[in-house]
Amino acid sequence: MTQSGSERMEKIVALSKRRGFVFPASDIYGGINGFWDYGPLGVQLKNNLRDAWWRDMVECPPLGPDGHPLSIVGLDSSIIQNPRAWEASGHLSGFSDPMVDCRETKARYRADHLRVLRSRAGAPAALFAFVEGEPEVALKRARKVLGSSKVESDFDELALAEVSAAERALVWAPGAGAPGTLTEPRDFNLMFKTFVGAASGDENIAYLRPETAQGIFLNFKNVLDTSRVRVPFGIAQIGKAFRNEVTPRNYIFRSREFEQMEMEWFCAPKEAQAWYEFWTQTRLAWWRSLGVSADRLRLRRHTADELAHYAKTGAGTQDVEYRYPFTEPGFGELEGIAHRGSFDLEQHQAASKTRLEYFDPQTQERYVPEVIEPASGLTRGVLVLLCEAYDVDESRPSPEILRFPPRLAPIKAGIFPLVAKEGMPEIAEQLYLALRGRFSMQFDAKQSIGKRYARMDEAGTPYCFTIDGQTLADQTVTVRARDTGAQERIAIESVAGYLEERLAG
RNA sequence: GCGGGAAUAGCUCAGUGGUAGAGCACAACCUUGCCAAGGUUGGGGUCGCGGGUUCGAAUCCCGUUUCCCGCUCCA
Repeated sequence: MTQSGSERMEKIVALSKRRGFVFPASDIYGGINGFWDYGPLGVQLKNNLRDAWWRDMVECPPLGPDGHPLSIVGLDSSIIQNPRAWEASGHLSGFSDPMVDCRETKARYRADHLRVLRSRAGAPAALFAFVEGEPEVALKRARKVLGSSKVESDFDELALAEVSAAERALVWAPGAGAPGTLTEPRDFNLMFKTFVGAASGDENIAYLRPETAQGIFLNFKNVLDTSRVRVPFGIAQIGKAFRNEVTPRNYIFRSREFEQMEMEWFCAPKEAQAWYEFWTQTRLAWWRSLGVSADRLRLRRHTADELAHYAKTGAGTQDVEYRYPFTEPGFGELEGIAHRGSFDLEQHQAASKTRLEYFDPQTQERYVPEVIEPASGLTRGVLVLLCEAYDVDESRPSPEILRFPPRLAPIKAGIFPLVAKEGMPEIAEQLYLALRGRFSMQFDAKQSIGKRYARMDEAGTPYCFTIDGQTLADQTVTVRARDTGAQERIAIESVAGYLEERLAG
């Protein structure tokens, strides 16, 4: 059966809600745009992905080009930091630049760059906006509207901000054919503001972090001084970040509260380029190792004009992209590997007046390390796992299946009695009790076996162990594989080993 | 932020001014012998929210929120 991307996406969203992976946040109050809650299965899936990243990055980091394990340590920094950190990082700049749009011409202006000519005669007054330094544009328009005899002294000039709300609708935007096409000034900074302490004055303003990376840079010196790490090394962090996106869209792809898995790799400037390539390949390989199909993954190098402000001085950014159902046939970002150069440490060094240099005892060189940053969205990863796992097999009685890799599946196994009699439920429960501390499992004795298998298919549970009549005779159970529906018999005491073997790696 | 569409039970939807419905799902019991079988019973909806018109609004009008599509934006 062929399906369009958006049809497929709708099915995935519906299944996710039906089975408790993802709910709209504040659902009972009508939701809130750009926020999502992760249900019982969703949080398990998200935690499993998070744990896989942490294990493969921090606890068991990849081998470097020299065949030795890389040195990477973990961190969990605060969501709210001293606001000066965001000033230094460049995230705050543009904060005082509210923008207005013209609905007709689609032009966008900095509100503080727009001025207005306001007619002295006439009620209501006529107002004509112009970009600072170009009053003749407004005057020309004014003569067309009010008559060619008008001269500049017939008008007062004032800033757009001084125009009252009532008169705003009377403003002719530059090049517009009718008044009232300008939108209210809008703040274009994407950082969420809040207040620290009970008083909510300007001096108490703080920001929710728009990326976890800065917390790592702020702790660079602390980690260097206390952890016996030597350049090159990495600091990894997983946590929430917040961006007040203009348009949250595409399910959990772009949300206003999301979770990042970021690692800042500090290295010598002359080695940065090689590490950039290393991490690009390593990160792409990691997503493949989770079972994400190669033909739905690709690397894409950012063009010069789309580089983030912090990546301008580096040697570029590459994205690991995934072909989401809603981007088909195109791709969308999953992870960015940015060459940040020494931008962040230099900025914080200058602003905080704290030395953030590294002295290399081998080469006797002193330098500010350069940074390679593989930064991926954990919640985007969850989306990829859902999209990748979703499959429809019309030949099965329960056509929808989530084919998660066993390592990431929210529930690893179902343990069922074939029927609820002759002691089968008791044996099944014993097996469940014996294994439940080691694996995430579900025991279910209700309803028909087919229904229970079907539910497990939709939850993405890779295996089901079923106690049947033969178990009573020879202590064997059937294993039913989610992906094929095929069954085999194994001894009841080898169930744990069977699972362990298939969940490794 | 702009334009278009949508919102009724967990899901898919029916219901054009007069007592809120169906199928599936969910729960309990019975049944069961390997893939959403069947039977009985049950829980669940101030029809997104707020206002207006009306004797009476899920239904008509206005506003608003959320979601989808296309722009715009995207650190």
